Amino acid sequence: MTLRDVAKLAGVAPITASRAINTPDQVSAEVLRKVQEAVVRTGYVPNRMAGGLASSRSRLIAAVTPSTVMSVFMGTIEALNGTLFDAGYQLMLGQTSYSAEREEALLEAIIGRRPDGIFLTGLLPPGKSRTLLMASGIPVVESWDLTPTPIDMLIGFSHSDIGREVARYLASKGHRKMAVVRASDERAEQRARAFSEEVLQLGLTPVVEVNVGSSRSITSGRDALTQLLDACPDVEVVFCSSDLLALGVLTQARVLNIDVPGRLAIMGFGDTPLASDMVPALSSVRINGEEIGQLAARCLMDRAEGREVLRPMVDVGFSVIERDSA
Amino acid sequence: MTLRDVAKLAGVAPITASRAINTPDQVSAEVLRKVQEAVVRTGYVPNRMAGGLASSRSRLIAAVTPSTVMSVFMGTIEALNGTLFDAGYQLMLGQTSYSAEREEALLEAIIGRRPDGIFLTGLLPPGKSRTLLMASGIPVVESWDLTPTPIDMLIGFSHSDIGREVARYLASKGHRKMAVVRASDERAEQRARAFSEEVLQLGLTPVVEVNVGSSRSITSGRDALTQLLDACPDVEVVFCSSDLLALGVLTQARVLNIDVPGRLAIMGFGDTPLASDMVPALSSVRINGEEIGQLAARCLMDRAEGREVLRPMVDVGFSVIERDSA
DNA sequence: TTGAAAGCGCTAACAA
DNA sequence: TTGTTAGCGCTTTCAA
Repeated sequence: MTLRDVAKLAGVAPITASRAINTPDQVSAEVLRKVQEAVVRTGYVPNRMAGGLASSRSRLIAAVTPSTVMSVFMGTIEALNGTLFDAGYQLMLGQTSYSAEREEALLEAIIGRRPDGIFLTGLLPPGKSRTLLMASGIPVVESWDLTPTPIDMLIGFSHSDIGREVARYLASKGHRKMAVVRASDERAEQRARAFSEEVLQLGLTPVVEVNVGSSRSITSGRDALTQLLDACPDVEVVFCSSDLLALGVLTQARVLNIDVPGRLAIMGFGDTPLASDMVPALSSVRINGEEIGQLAARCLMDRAEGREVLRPMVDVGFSVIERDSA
Repeated sequence: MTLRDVAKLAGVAPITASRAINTPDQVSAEVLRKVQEAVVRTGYVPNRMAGGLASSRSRLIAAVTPSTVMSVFMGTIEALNGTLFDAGYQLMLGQTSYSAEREEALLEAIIGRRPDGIFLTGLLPPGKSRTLLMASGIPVVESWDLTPTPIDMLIGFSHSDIGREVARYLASKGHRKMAVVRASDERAEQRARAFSEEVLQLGLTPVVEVNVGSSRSITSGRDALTQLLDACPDVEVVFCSSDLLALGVLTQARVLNIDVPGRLAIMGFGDTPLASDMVPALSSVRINGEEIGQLAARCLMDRAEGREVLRPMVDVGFSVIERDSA
């Protein structure tokens, strides 16, 4: 079933059928009716590959994320996808699985599809992929971080600010011996560094840090607390790089009969649905991931449709959420 | 940058350049070298829309899921995506957000892209979408359930079998007053129904059921337990329709100082990473979601590439995982 | 408001 | 092994 078949059935030229389908107000009521009828009768579904090739507009947006299972980014991706779909776009999803090599192959595959825009979770460091992307001329949104030198557009927040603010918050609660439990990703490291620096600035005990590597499970959190207590038995508060890790620390604290927040306070990151439902409820840092997704969708569509992008760099900020655990 | 530019630079015909890129062993070493050099020098990335249009093979697979955040399906989608990507395919992701209306629009949009295959989480009930899909001739895999009348291929397991087996398992542990806490989705209902029937068969107290509606959070689980204890204070075990709900029930039990599994046993579903890390560790029903994704990828690619599909209907089964909570 | 012609960038089919 | 020709299904441009 092609446009020609529909046109023939409706007794018009293919281009007229195309207009009836895509820009119905450019066509007489009579023609519109006949074409619509023909579409229904034939079950015609336009071939968007052909349309995209002819118009150089694919109505496809690609999104790149490190992982999808239990990932903090999924709220963003879901919002992005929802906003795009309502406007007639579709989402292609790529996973890097935290591998730079894979990311490069992925970006080349994505560029090959000629999407109207690309959404990246995180920043793209200088390298072959970045060069390729910039050369392609495809609108890009980087996200979940800030930098003075984005590829194109940017919607994020400052991880250093978070580290500092959490340090001040915990200090204000009277904690003096602070620790960090974190995964080995760059943004977590950035938060941890700023956190440690601020703690020193405040004249408190230097921060003890446990790096759980690339596994970001509850178990890692449990193991990390054990390790931490070995190194520093009188630690008073742990700032975790994700709610999942915090949940692990919390779980292990319960197993060891350590009172939370009485003897040990715990702070998460991400404010996932898990956090508020824990007992004790987990204090965390809230990021409005949905907002990032929605804004990114708007930016990319504005670019794709030739409109000026009003705010190509947005800091969506964050908020420290005080609950029972810290 | 098009293939023509590359060909010109390499001093060959476009089709020869195409061969050098796509089927390098059909081309002399000399030509291969020249074309590769031209590709590097121009930064050429083939336009897959054009290639897809010409060859009627898009190398695109579409996947449809109800939701992505904290969803049990994401392991499947991740495995699907990984397997496909390694074979040169890409994934388009669509979300129905549990809306039939949206699902229909989504499927039409998907068909418009002429993907080489479509993966559905769940079964597609008879209706306009199903008709459209069957008419399109695109290979389809339905999943996470069984039916004698799939659209095309099917990779799943029996929810009724699960309900029955869990009932027998819990009965074997000496429980007599059983309850179900479930979300209002069809598969959860199927498990609950079979569970209740089997409990009656075994001559035990009829099952009390709490339906938490469409919200599938930890909070729903907590509320559900409160509700359940109101209705039936001496309940001995709760079979939940997801690990997340089970975690909620577990949390609330702790708040109410109810011993688990001593006074109340809890059984989850999905065996997500959460389950094994809880304290007490959550007994659950394990589904090999990754296997479903991998098998589906194989089936769809086999079909797309004209190979015979050896096993178009697969029951991947399940296993009851005994841990501390039940 | 409608249509004819040309072409988007690539590959299938055939020929040399 | 390489090239020529034709066309995938649609939209752009221009003309009526």
